[in-house]
Amino acid sequence: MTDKKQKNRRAYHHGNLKAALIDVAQRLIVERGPHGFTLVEAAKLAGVSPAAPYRHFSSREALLAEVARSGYENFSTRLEDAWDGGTPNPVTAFRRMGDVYLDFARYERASYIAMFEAGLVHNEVDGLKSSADKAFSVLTNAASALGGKMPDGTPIPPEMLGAHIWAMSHGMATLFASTEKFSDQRLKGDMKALFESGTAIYLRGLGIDVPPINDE
Amino acid sequence: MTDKKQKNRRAYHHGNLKAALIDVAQRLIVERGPHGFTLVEAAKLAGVSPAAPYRHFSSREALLAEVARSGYENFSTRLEDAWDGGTPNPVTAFRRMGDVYLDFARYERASYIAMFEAGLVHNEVDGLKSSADKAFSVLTNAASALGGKMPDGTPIPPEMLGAHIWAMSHGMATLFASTEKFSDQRLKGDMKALFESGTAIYLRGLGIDVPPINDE
DNA sequence: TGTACATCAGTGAACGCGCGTTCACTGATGTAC
DNA sequence: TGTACATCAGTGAACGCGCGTTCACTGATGTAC
Repeated sequence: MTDKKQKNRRAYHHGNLKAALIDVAQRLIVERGPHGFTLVEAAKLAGVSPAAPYRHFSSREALLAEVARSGYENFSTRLEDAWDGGTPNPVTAFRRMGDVYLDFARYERASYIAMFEAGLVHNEVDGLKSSADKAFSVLTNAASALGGKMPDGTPIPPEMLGAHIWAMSHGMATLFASTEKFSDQRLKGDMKALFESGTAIYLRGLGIDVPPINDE
Repeated sequence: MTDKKQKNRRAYHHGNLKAALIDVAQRLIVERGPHGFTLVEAAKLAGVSPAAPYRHFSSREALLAEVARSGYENFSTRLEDAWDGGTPNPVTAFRRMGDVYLDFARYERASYIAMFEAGLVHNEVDGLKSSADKAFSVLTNAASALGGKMPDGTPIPPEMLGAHIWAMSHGMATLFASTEKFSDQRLKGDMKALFESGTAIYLRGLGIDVPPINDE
């Protein structure tokens, strides 16, 4: 109620078109993919003429890039919050990050798609690469606190640990999230278990002791 | 020479249009992405009119699907060959498979993209799902021979091991293969090392002994 | 408080474009006698 | 071997479509006096 009122107060001319467009674009990106998404359709769904978006975005790609950029920012913040300084201990905090990662991939699909599957050239879009790097650095910081040793006994470089875990997470999110690509029953819908087991095994391989999960 | 002659012998009317189209499509898929690829352009590059492809493919999507399907078949065969019955021992054979995986993702990019990033609904395309399943089953068979134990001491289900490893491989191939998405220097161009270390750590976490690599 | 004007977020019509696909056709190849 | 015909892989012109983007415009909002 109060929220609506506040929205309407800003909605003099026609509304918060910019925010509305981003919102609608996210819906379209999920439904039609990053390439099926259309400025014209987004405008229509937002209830404005096809020319209106150009007041807020210089091009179709600029809107897509904004979804990605704000996605990375949001992503970084959530990961950072989940990590929470590594409390009460790095392994527990790291697991929290994993949960957040999977939730983000599942529930912020539009952002996730724009970030990782839209083929945006990060170098060419203002602020995109720095936002992406920021997200990765949250991971490497956590990895740094985790420690762990390579099979040969040397400490693992944090960015390598980060890359391994991120790759596994991303692979799961894209390969098995849609139930349709492969037939195996046992993997379906059980992303969390798949991820928990994968990371637990991996961390154990680093010599990090991973206690069994005590689910609430 | 002899190859060319044999090609020409089949090339009565205008050529092996079907094969030529697939070839050209693969080039376009790599260059423009699975959605940027165009039947009209493929026809032009193959030197035929835009209507000609319809003698061989019922639609644009059918051509894309054929690239994916034959990609899976090729992929399965290569993985199977690399596994080679698990000789001389499962760990060595498994590593060979990893190499083949990465090479496929790198050098058969068009197939890889069509298979995993084109958004083809595998259920809806004839033979696509079964080809995909076949590839995954090669992995799970290998996983089965590898064995290994979960952190809680129970044997790991082979399809879980397969999913972990596939996810990590796929994640690396899509996340870090293009040097551009993230800045970290140490990961660039070193996919093989990244993959070797990731899998070695993971397998060690399963209690499988992984000797250091003796590169030739 | 009232008026004149600047600003700014929209409109709606139009554009050029390239796409996927269809169609009636043509001409080369393969086959029956 | 020669002829008549069927087949089949192409042509090229055309279609309808929806897209991204531009343009001159309009009308509501914000501001100076």
